[in-house]
Amino acid sequence: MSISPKAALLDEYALVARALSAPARLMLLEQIAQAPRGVEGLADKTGLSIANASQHLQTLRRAGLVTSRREGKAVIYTLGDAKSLALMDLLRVVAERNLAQVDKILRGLSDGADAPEPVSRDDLAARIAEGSVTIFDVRPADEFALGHIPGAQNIALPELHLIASNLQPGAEIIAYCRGPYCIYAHQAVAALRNKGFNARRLDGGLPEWREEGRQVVTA
Amino acid sequence: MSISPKAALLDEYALVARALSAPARLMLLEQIAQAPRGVEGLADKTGLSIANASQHLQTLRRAGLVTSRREGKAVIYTLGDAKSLALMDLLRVVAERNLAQVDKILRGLSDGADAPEPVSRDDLAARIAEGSVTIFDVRPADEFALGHIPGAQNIALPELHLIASNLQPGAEIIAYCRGPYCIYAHQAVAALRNKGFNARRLDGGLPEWREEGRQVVTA
DNA sequence: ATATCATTCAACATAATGCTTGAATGATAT
DNA sequence: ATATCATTCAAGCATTATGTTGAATGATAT
Repeated sequence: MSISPKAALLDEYALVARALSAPARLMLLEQIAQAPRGVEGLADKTGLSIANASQHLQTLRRAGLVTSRREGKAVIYTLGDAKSLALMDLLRVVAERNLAQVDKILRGLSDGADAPEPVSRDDLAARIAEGSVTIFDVRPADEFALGHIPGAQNIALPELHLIASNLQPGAEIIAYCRGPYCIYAHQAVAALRNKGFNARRLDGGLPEWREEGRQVVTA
Repeated sequence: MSISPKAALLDEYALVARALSAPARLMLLEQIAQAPRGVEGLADKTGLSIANASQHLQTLRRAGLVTSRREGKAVIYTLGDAKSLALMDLLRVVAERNLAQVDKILRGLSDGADAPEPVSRDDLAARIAEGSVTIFDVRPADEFALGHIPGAQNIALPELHLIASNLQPGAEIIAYCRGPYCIYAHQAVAALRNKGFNARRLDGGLPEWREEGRQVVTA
């Protein structure tokens, strides 16, 4: 080891950043943040081959962003710590603030509807306590089953119009999905607002909610 | 462009992470955070060739982490926004918490001395108001000249023992340098503590101090 | 206009990544 | 022990990143 301590430290920091520098690994992190899973489950969810997912997961593990443990035959990957989530979110914030391309894509998701500021998690918790809000969890059913916000209804985007017609026109709806990288909630809010409903997006998704120690319901 | 909006967003987030994934670019960011500079100055400071520095800087610019403006013949690079600093720091925090190698290097820097928790910037500001603290800025003189904390003395590590012998044994010393990636302050604190002084490190460096709107003195 | 200076571009060699395929490992069940 | 299952390893190929060199650009000064 002839390199200076400074260079050695920078190499380590760069290693963490590099782990976050492939879309496939960001997808894996997003999934692991929903709930710990084995390699096969993560490969299914992300559309990667099993060998490829395994290699990416090892890159994430070397960077300390995830940890793994064996459970019987399966190796279960879990988020390293809360700071991993914070890092993912900050990556999104910086990209949103500075990259025109991101802004363009996000505006495209809104499909002509205005996109109001997201609702804070504190606000949502207060509304839940009052019982004065309808919550839509727009993630796939299996992720909903592994944990969701109390009182949330699980509903897929294509079925949104079926449910929506049963709502009172003025009802306030708050939608959420996986977290910083998930676009379902954006799309759901746009669809509902285009139908005249008062829909807003929750800031962050289930992982951020859980991370703050708030109540999570498992099916 | 046939890729989904989700994939397009992940590509953008990955672009930001990728920009942070090379030690050379982390060095450049650290320097730019001290003070905006031109390409040649940054190349000198980091030991990169000019052409190479220019290319890395363009990578950082594409990721929105820095911005550039022309001033006469020179192109001056500046930190994109405060979140760039936050992202750099979070990268360090995640690496420190999860990578054994980082812990080992940092312990090595302490050279046998215990390394107390860093002093918060709020605490230092209070001490300055009281006038009850000695502050050492252990960065190179040119960076000190471009801005430093009020009352700080600029002192290079090799000269530390000369100054230190003039201090009262119980005096409290707070050292700082460039910021999250800088190791000079660690080394200065270790050297002073090994001589029996009550030295501690400031949390963060000059960029974080300035970013919070605190007073900065220019030579 | 010409010369000068700082920066960027283009082309190249070298090295590292990403993904695929098929074999090897490690734990469990028969 | 043998078979099975989930995961990891190893090899190979295409792609992309890094750093060097020398030429091209863009703004300024004479």
